Amino acid sequence: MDGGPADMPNRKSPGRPQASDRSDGEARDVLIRAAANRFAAQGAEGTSLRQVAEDAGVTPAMVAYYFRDKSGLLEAVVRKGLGTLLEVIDASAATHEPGAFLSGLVRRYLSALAADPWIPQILIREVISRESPLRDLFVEEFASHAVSVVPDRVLEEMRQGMLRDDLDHRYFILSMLGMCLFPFIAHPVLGPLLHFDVDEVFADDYGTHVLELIARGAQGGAS
Amino acid sequence: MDGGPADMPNRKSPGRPQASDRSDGEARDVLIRAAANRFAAQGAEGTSLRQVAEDAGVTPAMVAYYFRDKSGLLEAVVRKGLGTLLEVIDASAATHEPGAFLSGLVRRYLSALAADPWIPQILIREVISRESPLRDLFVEEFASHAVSVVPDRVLEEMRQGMLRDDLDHRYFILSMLGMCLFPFIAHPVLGPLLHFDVDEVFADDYGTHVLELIARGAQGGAS
DNA sequence: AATTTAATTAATTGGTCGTTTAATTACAAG
DNA sequence: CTTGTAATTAAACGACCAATTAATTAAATT
Repeated sequence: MDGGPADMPNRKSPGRPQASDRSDGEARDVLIRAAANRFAAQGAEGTSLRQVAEDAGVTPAMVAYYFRDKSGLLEAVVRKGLGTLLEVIDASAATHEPGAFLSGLVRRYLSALAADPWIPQILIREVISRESPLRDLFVEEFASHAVSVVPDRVLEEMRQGMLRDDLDHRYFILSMLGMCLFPFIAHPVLGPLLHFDVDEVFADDYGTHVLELIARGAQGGAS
Repeated sequence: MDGGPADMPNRKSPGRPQASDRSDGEARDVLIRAAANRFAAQGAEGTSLRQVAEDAGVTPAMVAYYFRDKSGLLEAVVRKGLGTLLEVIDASAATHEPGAFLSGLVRRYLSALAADPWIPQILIREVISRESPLRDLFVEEFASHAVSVVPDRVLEEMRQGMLRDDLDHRYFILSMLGMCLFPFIAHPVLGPLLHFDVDEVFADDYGTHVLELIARGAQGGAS
């Protein structure tokens, strides 16, 4: 016995924890993971730091210690998500087989989103759909790099005859992004209705569907 | 002069307003419109009733009077948006030219979303992407009806040879919804980057792109 | 061994939010 | 004309939240 009453078991005393107690990963990473899940499920403004801290097994004050404030925590979460997506783009850009860029990108993209469904949810809800400080982070840290590599390769595939060159490439990018992101956003409500789940199997099947669609369209018969 | 000091111009006194003062529409409708815009721009949880009330030119207490509480106000906003979309579906289902259902639906859909951009934004952020009481509203008030008419007509067009019948229709619906909704959600950030604006012209051009894409695909050359 | 630094909690503070209540005025019905 | 009802505001209440501060413990450095 340590003198503490038995009916208050999980009350930690202050002070730096012993190195042997670091359960799995440092508190900083645990906080980011907890925040990513909560923010994805409830929205950042609908989540209190108390909730995040409890999920992470620490006190709300740790958020200030590691991230300065709530917006700093959100920024760290977004940075992590964008980092994952940047890796996907660079990995796809590394392969130079003719015509394999776009299909590789779609498959890797869907696979990455299925592995971390919080990425598309937070990206859409907290970043891409409103004006906010995160907008600048997104543009400078991600979009500018993505725009410098993706459209070039798409135009290259157009010249090689893999893609029609009469498409407006802005609209093409919009429709591709929409197709790839939407299932992950709508899954909480549409998943039960349409009987799909966002896992690795879905990423594979749905990726085939998307690539088939841009390859031959959905219209039949007339050919 | 009414005895009030001139440096406090817009302070209304309590009591029922004179019938001639009803500027445009009743307070209930003004509140719904104000809330729709705020909720779309900042998210419902990121918007205070004080903000909405100020936009509408009334007091926060009016929210309680007309909608009981904040969730009631959000529900009214969502109901209005879903009503608009239901009209779109029914109008499209009314035309019985063979093969014209899907294309008509896409065009009307995009046109309606362009006219009221808050609909897709609120639908995605507050309804479709999280578990909440609104989920049931969405399913019972909208999805059940939509599911009872749209897939039948799509399958009909498949049998008529307008659409390939080897497509998984669930995936097809997901990709169509993604393509049609995404530009309106991503517009605040992607609009400036890709140089597009969500207006009637865009709805027309982008609708052509989408229909072209499902008609013939994006791949060229090989034909 | 002593001191500084890192990591953590408890407790508090100031502010904002949703909601409620009471008062107030105009309109409607008798 | 009187009484009741509909529509509105002002003011207050309690809850919760993000952020801060002070205390506390372990590790790292000297």
